[in-house]
Amino acid sequence: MEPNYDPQQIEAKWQQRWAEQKLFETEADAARKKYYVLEMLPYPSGDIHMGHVRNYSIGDALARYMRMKGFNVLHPIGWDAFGLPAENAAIKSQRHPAEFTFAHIDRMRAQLKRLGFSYDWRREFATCVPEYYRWNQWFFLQMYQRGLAYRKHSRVNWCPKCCTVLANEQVVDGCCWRHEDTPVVEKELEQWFLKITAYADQLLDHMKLLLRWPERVLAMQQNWIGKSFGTEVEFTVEALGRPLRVFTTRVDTIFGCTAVFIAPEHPLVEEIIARSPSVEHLLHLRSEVERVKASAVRARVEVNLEKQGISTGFTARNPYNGESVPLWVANFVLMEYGTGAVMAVPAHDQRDFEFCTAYGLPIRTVIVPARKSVRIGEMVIVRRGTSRTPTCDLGERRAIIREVDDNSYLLDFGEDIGGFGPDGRTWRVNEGDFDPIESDEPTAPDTPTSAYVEYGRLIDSGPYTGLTSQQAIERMTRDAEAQGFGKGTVQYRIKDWGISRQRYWGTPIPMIYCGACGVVPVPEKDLPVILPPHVTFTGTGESPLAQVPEFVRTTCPQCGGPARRETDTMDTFVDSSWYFYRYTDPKIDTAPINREKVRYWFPVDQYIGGIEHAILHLIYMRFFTKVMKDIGLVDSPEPVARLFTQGMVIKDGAKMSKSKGNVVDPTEMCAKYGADTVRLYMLFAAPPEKDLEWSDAGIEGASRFLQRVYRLVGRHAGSVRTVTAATTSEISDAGGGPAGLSAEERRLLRKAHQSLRHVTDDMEGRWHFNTDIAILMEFVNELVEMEPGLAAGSIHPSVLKNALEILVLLLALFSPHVADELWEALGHSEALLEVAWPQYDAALAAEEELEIPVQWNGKLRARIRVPAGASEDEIRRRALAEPKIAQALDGRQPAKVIVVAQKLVNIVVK
RNA sequence: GCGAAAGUGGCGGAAUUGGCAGACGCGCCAGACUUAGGAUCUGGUCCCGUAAGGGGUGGGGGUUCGAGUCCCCCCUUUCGCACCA
Repeated sequence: MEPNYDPQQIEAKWQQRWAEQKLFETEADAARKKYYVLEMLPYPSGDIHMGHVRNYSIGDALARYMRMKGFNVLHPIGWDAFGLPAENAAIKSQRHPAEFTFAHIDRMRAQLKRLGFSYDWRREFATCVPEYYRWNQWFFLQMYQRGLAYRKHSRVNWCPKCCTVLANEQVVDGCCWRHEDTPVVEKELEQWFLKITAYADQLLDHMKLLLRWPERVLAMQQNWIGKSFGTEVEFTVEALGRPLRVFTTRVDTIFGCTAVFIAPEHPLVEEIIARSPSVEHLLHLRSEVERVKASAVRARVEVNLEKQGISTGFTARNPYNGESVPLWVANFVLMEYGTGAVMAVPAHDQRDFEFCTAYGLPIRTVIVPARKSVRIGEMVIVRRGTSRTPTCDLGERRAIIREVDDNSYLLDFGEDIGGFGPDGRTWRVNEGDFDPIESDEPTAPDTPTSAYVEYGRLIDSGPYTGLTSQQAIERMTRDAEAQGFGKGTVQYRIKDWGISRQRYWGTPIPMIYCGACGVVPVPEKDLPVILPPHVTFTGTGESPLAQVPEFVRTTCPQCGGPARRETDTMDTFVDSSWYFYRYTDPKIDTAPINREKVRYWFPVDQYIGGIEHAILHLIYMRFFTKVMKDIGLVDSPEPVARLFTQGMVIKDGAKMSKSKGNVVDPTEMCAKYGADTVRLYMLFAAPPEKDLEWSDAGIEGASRFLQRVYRLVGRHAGSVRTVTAATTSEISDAGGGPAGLSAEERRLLRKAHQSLRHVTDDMEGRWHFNTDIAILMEFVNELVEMEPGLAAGSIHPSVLKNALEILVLLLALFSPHVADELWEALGHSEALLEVAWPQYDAALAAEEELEIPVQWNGKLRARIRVPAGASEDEIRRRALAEPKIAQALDGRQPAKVIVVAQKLVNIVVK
């Protein structure tokens, strides 16, 4: 009678034993190689969901593998415990957010423990305790001292449902990132900002250090930072005598500028209205500008809103050609990007084109396609005076293109032209220094129907006519700088991080407002500024802290006079921007982090989490690290060496969520199948970086597999448990190598070592756990198939034990409880986590005989079996002798026979 | 529009460097054991064809002895950014 697989009993037993043995506890140890596995810390929402299980199952497989490989592994977990949901629940039930938060943490901790992840629980902490958040305040003060935290009155994004401000990163499609159907409104508020823009260049530059981050994440961050090079050009508003700076990336098109557009919020707009020639005109202008402004606000929520504008009646002078062009207010111009003013070049910008067409403004073409593309070997005409260094008048000559790279070409003149080229007759020139012989004379199209936005060659552009766009941009920017009406500049899309939240459940911003001294930071010795426990939640949009007089009323640290505290709290993304440093010494109370421990454990070797944090968390975290490096707290500018972003867990085509009602509860699944099955299924159903579609039938399959393994090992444990397993080297040495074993034994060990090889290689490389588990299934299938041979005694128990041990050991990465149970059944007393990961034996894994497909003109026609070491000649002979082939050949000679060693034969016949 | 990823059986997915397309699992079909089976075990399962054989990895071209894989063009889907000047 076979014992039944009882995951509940097995898992409880091993979880208890692991805890008793303190198996997951680690300490820094300079003598050992370290490995830091980090999974994104969960928000205590109340229940662990399948996305967490997937995340942590991946991390745990890696942590266990690295442990068995002999690394000193740090594998911590904690709680991102401040935040809105707890506060919203508190408003509803009139209980304290801390109550919810800690109850949720207790519950989720139990759920995580039920899943058996190998966390060092001693390092657990929640970010909502003063021992942690005082350091948020400390960081804030450090940044304030360095001018990296500042207060500014500004237009901010406000979510009416959250009743608080949102950072730019928290606005998704014009809506709140938590409430995807709630449009964000704009509000004017005094807010605290962190100067992430000061690190924009570093954030961009250091991406080159992030070699093992997914391309996708880097692309998204690069996009978000949005660095663009351009030129600032100073126009003059003539009647006002006022300078008006515009930003452009295409100064080469400026001779085609037929208007200047400014944003409705531009400071000049007020002045323009005030200087209107008549009251009537003033009123008209004012109402029109308001209308445009209103449409602009909507445009930021809706995409592709109609372009609207109003002529101001004023003109602006273009410093390049002295021309006066009309000045318009336009709804699509953003005050917060560039200078809030743009030059309108309708011929070469699609938005300008649409606007100018709608309002009847002139369109002037100044860029034409440079020419048709040239190819190596083509004949071209080089223009008189073309030169690179050194200067030389080439006159008009014919040349052949020899080489092409980015923008330069190697021309061959076929004769010596003065010894400047590499061999006296070749010359390297820029694009635009020559014309292809057949190229048409560049001319402007008669009536353009859309803007020509590509680079090209300039026409009708005064002294710059004839240059290519690239050349013109460079030269025109230089000229503007020389003459003082412009300069080359860099623009970023990223904005400073607004961290003020008009909410209770967060870190109080440690600032004091004094009537006499102004804004005064809380002295470091007075930290932490404690969140007062008793507050009334109004949900009205003012910070609840403002309603607590004993919190607000304080004395000024500078003058001792009466003062009030800042009542806003910090964005919770501050909490998660440095928590991973804290795990190395979570209780330290003299500094935010323990530098020595950080030096040992950092960088995080592997960070694992959802792609949804590609911009938010992962950019804030990088920013914090850079500030910490500048403060001298850490050595490296980047905290995470390798990032892995797992896919989402999907059910019925949509991400699992309470609102969609398609949630599968991991805890229920644990009760039904056991944690080992849930974890195994999470890793088996899809490769970890792809989305995973939940299937009830699928998890049944995973459960059946574990039962099958359990029964299989159980059937043989009795007969091998007292036997000493043959070691791999003993097996290799037996009778002078694998040859000393029976064919059945060799077959068994081959499969075992092939499986070991596959899983080892995969853990070191691709992380396709789904294929690892498939290999384990094949291994089990093969073992079951071989059972008659076992009964017949053709496999020595010590060999069988070796194979079973490899099976159980591999399983330990994915389903650790049942693996330990079976390991024990095989006669061991230690947990598998303490067993060294074995090296596979290439000789044992090698196939003895190969089945080689024989193709006939690329189509499979036959198969031959040959010994693994067969020579090409032998394989060719065997293939040609194969009856089907010989028959098809019918005495003819094949045109060609291709033999790929170990792989295939292809017989080519005409 | 820009950037990234992806498109393979009824389904999830395999095929690491160009070399047997569909591993493994789910589902389905048949059988065994059973009073019974939603348990377990055995066999089958890309399509057309009785067969020999032929077709087949979103579509179209190309390179190659040989293409899911490489190149060119196109289509579709997902994700991120987006009147960013």
